[in-house]
Amino acid sequence: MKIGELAERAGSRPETIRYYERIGMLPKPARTGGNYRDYGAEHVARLSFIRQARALGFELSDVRTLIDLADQPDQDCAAADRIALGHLKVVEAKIAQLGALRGELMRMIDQCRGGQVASCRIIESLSDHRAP
Amino acid sequence: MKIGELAERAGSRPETIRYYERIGMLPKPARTGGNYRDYGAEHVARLSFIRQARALGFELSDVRTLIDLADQPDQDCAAADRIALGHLKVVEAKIAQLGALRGELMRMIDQCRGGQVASCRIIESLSDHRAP
DNA sequence: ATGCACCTTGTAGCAACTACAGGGTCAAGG
DNA sequence: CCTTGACCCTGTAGTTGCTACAAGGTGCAT
Repeated sequence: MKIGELAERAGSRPETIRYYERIGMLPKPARTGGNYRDYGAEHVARLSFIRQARALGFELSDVRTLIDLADQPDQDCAAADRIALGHLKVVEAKIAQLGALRGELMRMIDQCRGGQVASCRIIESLSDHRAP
Repeated sequence: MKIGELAERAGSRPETIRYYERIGMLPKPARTGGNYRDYGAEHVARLSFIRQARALGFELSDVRTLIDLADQPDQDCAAADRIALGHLKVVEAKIAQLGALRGELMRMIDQCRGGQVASCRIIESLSDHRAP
């Protein structure tokens, strides 16, 4: 199949696929007579794997490791576990940080009762934070 | 003061300050005889404002608007309110998305009982998601 | 034969910095 | 007086994960 079809099947786009090939995330496919990339089912599988991992927020370097693992079915899966756990920690830290942020934003917005910028608590919060 | 001191006082770094100057977020300061940047208190205030807004997750384009607002104290602060509210929405959406992600990751990790990659649920989840 | 959708390569752009390389300035110590 | 070291200068390239062209080639239908 051509790159457009692969893109559609794996939920991606031709540009992204060429990008993945360039950085070595996807193997170089065969070419047709007209120099078109020619993909098979294994490419769909691999690209779907990548997209799925990316959707879960894994970085490409992690995805690379996970792919290498998936390609060696006899190995211990502790490494995959480690990566997933590490990523979970990152996600949880982000959630905590965003929660705090949300609190600060809500406080800021709540205190803004309209009026002029000179008395705006939003602007003030931003200005005063380091001199309370 | 020199760039290093400004950086320290505002919780930033010289490289970032020069970057902000280049993109017009910070006014160009005076120069000393030796061509060093020479900053004053107003630069500390503005840079602190920027860093604080960035720490709250505002994009630089938002920060630019907020600065313009802060520089016009007679205006209505509705614009600041709009920006903050819009940002709050973004933050809340991110929190929701990360929460879902966290759930999926935990499920994945929980199902992994060690063993070999061939039977690893983490790898499987990534592979199978589009063909359940 | 001609239009159109798709493909090719290569390059540049996005955000928001960060990290050099290759030089200049300045105060202090020997 | 000279050197050492900490700081500063400019300019450019790298980071992450794509996305968006430009300029051209292919293949199929009309």
